[in-house]
Amino acid sequence: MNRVTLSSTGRRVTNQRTLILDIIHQGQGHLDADEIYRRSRQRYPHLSLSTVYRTLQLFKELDLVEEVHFDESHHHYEMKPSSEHHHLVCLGCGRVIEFRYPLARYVKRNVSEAKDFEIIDTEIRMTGYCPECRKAEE
Amino acid sequence: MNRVTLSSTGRRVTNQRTLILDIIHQGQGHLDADEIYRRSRQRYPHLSLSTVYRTLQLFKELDLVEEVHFDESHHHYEMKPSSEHHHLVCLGCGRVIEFRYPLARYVKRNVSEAKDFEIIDTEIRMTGYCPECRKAEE
DNA sequence: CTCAGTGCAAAAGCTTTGCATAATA
DNA sequence: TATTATGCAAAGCTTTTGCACTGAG
Repeated sequence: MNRVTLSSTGRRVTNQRTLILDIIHQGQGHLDADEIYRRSRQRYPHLSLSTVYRTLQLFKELDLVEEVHFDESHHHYEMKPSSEHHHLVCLGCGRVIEFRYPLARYVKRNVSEAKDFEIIDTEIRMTGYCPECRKAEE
Repeated sequence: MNRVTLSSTGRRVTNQRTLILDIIHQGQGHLDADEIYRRSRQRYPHLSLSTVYRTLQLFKELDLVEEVHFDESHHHYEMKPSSEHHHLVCLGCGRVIEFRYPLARYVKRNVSEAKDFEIIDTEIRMTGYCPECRKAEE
């Protein structure tokens, strides 16, 4: 558990928080709030969904976790540091493939609109169909 | 109104659809469903919110309009063809700057995970602070 | 004249909040 | 022991749906 980050801001280290951070970590990044809730309850059945939401919000504030938006109903959560990694999303099965590709520097050099911007985060999101889904189509 | 696209699929051209497409067009792309609703009602007070949602969904299906996801509560709608254009989002004022930058081909050449993917859409989303907000900070 | 589209209201997500209780520091 | 965090239930938003009516083709 990121004990340091919590205590340095006067927050408390609880079982729930430890557990949720662990689940997000194990989840390889691509879990939504409800999935985090369901997995957490397997280990801590007493847990409530509001605690999950409150904890996710806290982690976002503390920059422990990043929220990623694929579409209106799928917000995923993943561990930081995750800068400069990007996503391929399959429109068929919803699978998310992550890839690394340093881009910010490159875009900044080539896009005039970006020059004056202080860029905090960059993400490429590509959508399409994975090989399996294309095969299934036929 | 994109009369052709509608009729070729057996859909009807209605005042509501004409109006909503016009609003989205005027809106330069960065309007959410509720803003589209409010603006449309200025010209057609009778309009219902469910019609807005149903129409947005239809336009997405017909590829007339694209849905863009900035964060959990802000899905914006913009006219197609908008392929290969990207966004700089200011975390300070929320301003969205659009820029063009052909990327899919390039990424496809360089990212092995993308090679087998049939890529439909690509978007770069960069967040940070615009010059004005940085100045205001000081 | 027929069937797709609309308005209204109700329902269905997902997320947040109020309050009493439990647990950390 | 003093607050912070939690669980539960209720409320808030945004989006979707059922149904009778309206209007485009």
